[in-house]
Amino acid sequence: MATNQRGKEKEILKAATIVFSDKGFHNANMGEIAQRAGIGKGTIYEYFKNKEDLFFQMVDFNLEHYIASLNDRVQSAVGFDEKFHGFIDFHYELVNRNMKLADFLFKSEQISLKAETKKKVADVLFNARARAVGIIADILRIGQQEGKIRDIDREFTADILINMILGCCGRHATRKQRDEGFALEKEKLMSMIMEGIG
Amino acid sequence: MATNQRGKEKEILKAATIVFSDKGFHNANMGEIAQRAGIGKGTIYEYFKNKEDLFFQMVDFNLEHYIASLNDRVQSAVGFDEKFHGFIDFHYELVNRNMKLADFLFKSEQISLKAETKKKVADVLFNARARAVGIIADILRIGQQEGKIRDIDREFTADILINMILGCCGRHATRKQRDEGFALEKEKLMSMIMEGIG
Amino acid sequence: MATNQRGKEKEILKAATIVFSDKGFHNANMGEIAQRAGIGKGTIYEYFKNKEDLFFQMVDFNLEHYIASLNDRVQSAVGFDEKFHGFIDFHYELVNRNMKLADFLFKSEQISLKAETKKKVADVLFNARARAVGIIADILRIGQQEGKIRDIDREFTADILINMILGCCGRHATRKQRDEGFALEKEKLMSMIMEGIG
Amino acid sequence: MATNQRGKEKEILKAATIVFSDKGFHNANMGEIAQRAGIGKGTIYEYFKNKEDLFFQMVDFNLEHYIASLNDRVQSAVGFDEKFHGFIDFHYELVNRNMKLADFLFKSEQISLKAETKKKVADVLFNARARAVGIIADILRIGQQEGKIRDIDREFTADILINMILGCCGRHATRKQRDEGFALEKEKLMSMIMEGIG
DNA sequence: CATGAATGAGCTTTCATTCAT
DNA sequence: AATGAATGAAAGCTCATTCAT
Repeated sequence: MATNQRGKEKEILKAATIVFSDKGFHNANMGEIAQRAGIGKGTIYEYFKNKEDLFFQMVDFNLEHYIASLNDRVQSAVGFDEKFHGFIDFHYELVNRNMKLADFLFKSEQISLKAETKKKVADVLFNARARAVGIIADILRIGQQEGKIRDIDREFTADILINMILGCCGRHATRKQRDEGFALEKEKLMSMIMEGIG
Repeated sequence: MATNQRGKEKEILKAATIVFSDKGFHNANMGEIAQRAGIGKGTIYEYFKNKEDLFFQMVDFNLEHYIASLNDRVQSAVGFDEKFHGFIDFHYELVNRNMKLADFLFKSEQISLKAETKKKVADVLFNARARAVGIIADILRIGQQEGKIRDIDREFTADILINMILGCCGRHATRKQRDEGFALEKEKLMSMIMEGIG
Repeated sequence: MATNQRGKEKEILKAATIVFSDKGFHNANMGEIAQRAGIGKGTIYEYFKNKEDLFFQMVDFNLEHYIASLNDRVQSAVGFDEKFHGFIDFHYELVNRNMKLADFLFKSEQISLKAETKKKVADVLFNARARAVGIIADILRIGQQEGKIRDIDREFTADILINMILGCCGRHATRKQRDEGFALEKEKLMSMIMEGIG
Repeated sequence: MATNQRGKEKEILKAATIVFSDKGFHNANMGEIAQRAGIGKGTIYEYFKNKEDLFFQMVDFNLEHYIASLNDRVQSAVGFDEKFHGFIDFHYELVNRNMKLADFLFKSEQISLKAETKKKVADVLFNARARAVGIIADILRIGQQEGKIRDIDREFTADILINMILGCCGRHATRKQRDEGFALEKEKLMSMIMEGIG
């Protein structure tokens, strides 16, 4: 019944997630990741080819988790209103839970890595984003069926919404760090999304 | 004849802008910056305390320029429509002219630096953002006077709009890199902003 | 059924011979040797104390084989001429068959090892060499009995001859690598040995 | 009148010569070389690209010196006898002065390095050897003119002689290490070279 | 006996920073 | 004021060796 043969991969990925998002790629060091994972430095190299590979796998691991969780949340909601609010709440919660990680993940494309790794990271991000866009586009489709959303380009709108949400959550996080108020923000955001400014 | 006293400072800042935005903070190296500025490595340290200080000054220098240019553009336009379009066009052009720099600047808060420098960079970014928000809020006020904008929280809306624009420009840049079409994007964006999705 | 008890020892020695002569001591790695021997990495340590010990045993194993084969070849030949030619041919063939190994073996004294191992390797080489010298000295004695060799110090001459042969074979190998001609080399070598240059 | 601007190259090469010939390429470490040269570790990298480059330059440096010295010695001698003895004496002295280095240099082709470096080292050795062969061939020509050497292939003979000398000197060195007698060796060697064994 | 996952000492190399000139 | 040769801390990575299974 032996299950965790070579089972340290997840431990390492979790440790890497913490250290990378805390220190950034270049300031993170393999020793600290190993220490935090409770293993020897060399063990990391049994599971990952090198630091860049570990970084890429770590981004992939977390994005995979993000999309899966987001999907669960939206699937379990019923109707446009619930689904849309669920979608937005999910992101606020995500940022509240781990501001640094969320911000770091979505900006990991910026980090200067070898061309090959850079492409892999970019692809994985692009993919995750595309899936998130798909999820909102689907919500919008339901909204249209329910007559709550006007006839818009769903894909494009979904894309814009992702930007708004992530940007808004980022701001939210920054304000939280600065202890500024941000009450009622979500309501205003919803109103702006639904009715525009005109 | 005392004109270009400290003239080297600007040369260094320009060189730093190019190298940092191209390679990222940790992969940029002082030697290359010096070379590009046409001076000796040691000379940088006559003008800047260290690498982090140079980075901070460089971010400041560019954001200062960004705000000044944005302001010029909006001031020279007349009426809500012209000012608002000018505002959006300005950002699209910014990204088209130097995608890397724009992206880099607005995400420079991510870079892992010593706490002290990090705070200074964050402050400078926060400040620039606040000024940009002020500029849009002002545009919105004019829009309300002209009866083109409904009664909304101008500050909050301005904030959201910044996110949308920057996010949209970021996407625009990524698509450009990937050679995907993005025609008519601006029109759709405007329509969404003005009318919402409801 | 107890036949290939310690049968793995030989497999390991053969694998070690290939890997060490191909990569050199410091670039060879235990993992590859184990793999090539078709066993687990840890198993090597059941048979050999450590990498240096394996190296020493491997040198010993191959020199033992070298001397035994050389002896067979010379014993099976009759008379000075046949024996002497046999001796020389044997070395040319040795180098042709496995240039790298031959070269590597005779220069293994160079490799930087711990003092203790170094001494053991040096002794084993010294010994093999002494036995080879003994074999030629014996051939020379027969040559003198047949009146074909003048009255020389057999031991000393044997020693010089070994140098000539090995050096010549080394050159032969290098030329072969460089695809240069080396025809008639053996004839000239024999003539020089027999008649000198005066 | 500043002369030794960036003048540490030679110091480093000398330190590298000692350390590499003492420990071998793979056991030598950059720190010790720096220490022995009386400089900081990083300074080596101001003068040499990397460890392999340093090794190559060090081999080149010493072979260049070897050929130049050998040439001087032979040029300053008059007539076949003096030149030939000078040639042989030179090598005995070389080995007596620095046995390890001599042995190491001529076997440096063995060391496992990256293909590119390996080729460069091999070329430099090949070249030095060719020049040494040229020097002896020239001595032999003089011997023929003086009627002291019979009509032989000078190039080939020179090649064999190099092997004999180097091999003999190597043996000489080993015996010295082992404190065995080696008196009169040179005389016997000369006799064998001139008259052969027939 | 046999294994291979785990380890950490030890290596090369980079580069911000200093300082004598 | 300007320089760039010199420095050494710090980091990624390899691999012989161990030991629990």
